[in-house]
Amino acid sequence: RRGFVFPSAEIYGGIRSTYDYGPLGTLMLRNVKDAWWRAMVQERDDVVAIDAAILTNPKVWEASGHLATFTDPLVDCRKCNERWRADQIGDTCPNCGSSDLTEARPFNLMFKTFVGPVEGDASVAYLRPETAQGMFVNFANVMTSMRLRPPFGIAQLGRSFRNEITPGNFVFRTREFEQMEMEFFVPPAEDATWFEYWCTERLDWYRRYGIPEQRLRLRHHETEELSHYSSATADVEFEFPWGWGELEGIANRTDFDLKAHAAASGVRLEYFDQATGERYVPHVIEPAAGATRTMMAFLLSAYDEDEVGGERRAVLRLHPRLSPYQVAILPLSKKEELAPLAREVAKICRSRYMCEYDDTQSIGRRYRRQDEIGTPLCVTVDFESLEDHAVTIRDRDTTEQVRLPIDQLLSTLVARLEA
RNA sequence: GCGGACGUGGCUCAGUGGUAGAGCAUCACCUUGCCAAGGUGAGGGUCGCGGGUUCGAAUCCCGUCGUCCGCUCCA
Repeated sequence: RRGFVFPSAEIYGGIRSTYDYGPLGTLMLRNVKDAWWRAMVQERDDVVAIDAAILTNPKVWEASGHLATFTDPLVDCRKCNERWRADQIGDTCPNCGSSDLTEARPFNLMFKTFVGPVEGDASVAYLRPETAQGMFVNFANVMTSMRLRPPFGIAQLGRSFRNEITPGNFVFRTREFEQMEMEFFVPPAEDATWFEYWCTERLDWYRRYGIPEQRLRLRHHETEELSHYSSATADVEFEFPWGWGELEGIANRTDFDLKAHAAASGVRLEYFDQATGERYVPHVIEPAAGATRTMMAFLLSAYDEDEVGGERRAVLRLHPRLSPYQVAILPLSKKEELAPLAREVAKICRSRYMCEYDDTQSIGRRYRRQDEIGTPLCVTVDFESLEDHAVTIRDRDTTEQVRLPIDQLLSTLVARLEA
């Protein structure tokens, strides 16, 4: 209703599992990604960023194992839960001998496309199912060009595509989604320490931006649950309306990926210290988060209803860095006399923040509108402002107001929004 | 993928065979002038889409797409 998310191509009946982000959702999603970027790249001296191609050489997916397990007809044994390639086994499970197998299904989890004008095997390419491989294949380029030595990280933010069997729960599981991933390369002996470090660090990030403690948890995977590449994994989970769901997976990927790519490409992917002669393949700690589902978790956490002046109001108590707008400029009256000064005030605010200017209907109604989309501060310009050059700042959460000179406005906004 | 339910303006819904309705929301003007829902008026729906039955379909039938729930699945 407010322009956060729309079903994609809604006028044509939409398409399953695909959503378009509207004006407010676009701003908020961008803010979620910026908050991640700030914590993972900007504020650190041991992480650099890349932006790898979505289409890449299919050999990447061969080496990573995605091609084999993502595209073959597979059957599951209902008894022991082992998964087999249908063309490699008969009617019974090689593990437990049970014949209670699922139907063979092609797990085409990667989207296939064709590069170049001719459709054919030589030009097949895939949309990346994760951003992680971009960091692994660029490991040597990044390390040498940036003069890095472990421990260091490579971060990337971008779209990935998976032909999920069961998408659903709104933007929680979609076939096209946005990932926020970082591969942290460490000396092999330090992997356990860094794994713990990143679990703590990431959990803290969600708390800081507004996920309440009781709806947040870190769940360590059982040994049987671990992916083939991982020696330890913990999920940051949020309590969604339908239950606990993963926001981020923190995995110790060991040296699996670098070794796989080294073997497949013939290129040495390792760290070599000339001074000491030390040489090793770094192990990787990977905090991999979903941007879109994280935005949803922040929205769900922020939604609140309370009473103001005996009336119920809906309010999004979003962290100021996450809300679509930080400031709304509201001239108290629509009368022409106020507009020039109000526009001037808006221009000041816009120099630093996303702002909305609204002069329609009553001031109370406009406050409620801003509350509902999470705008933390409203600045009102009234007739007195013309005389004393002062404006009123109104707070979303407390509804309290303070009046201050316009020349102190920007510094006050900074103090209140970036505390 | 299987089973079930549902699909009427932005939202919530009424309308069950005879020329599309309400409240809220939106927009304009007026009013008010610091915490929404005063006044007047306006815009907006071929009732998800396609086909069938019928003199006539939002209403009945079939198909399809989409959504939700359950199961299954979940690198």
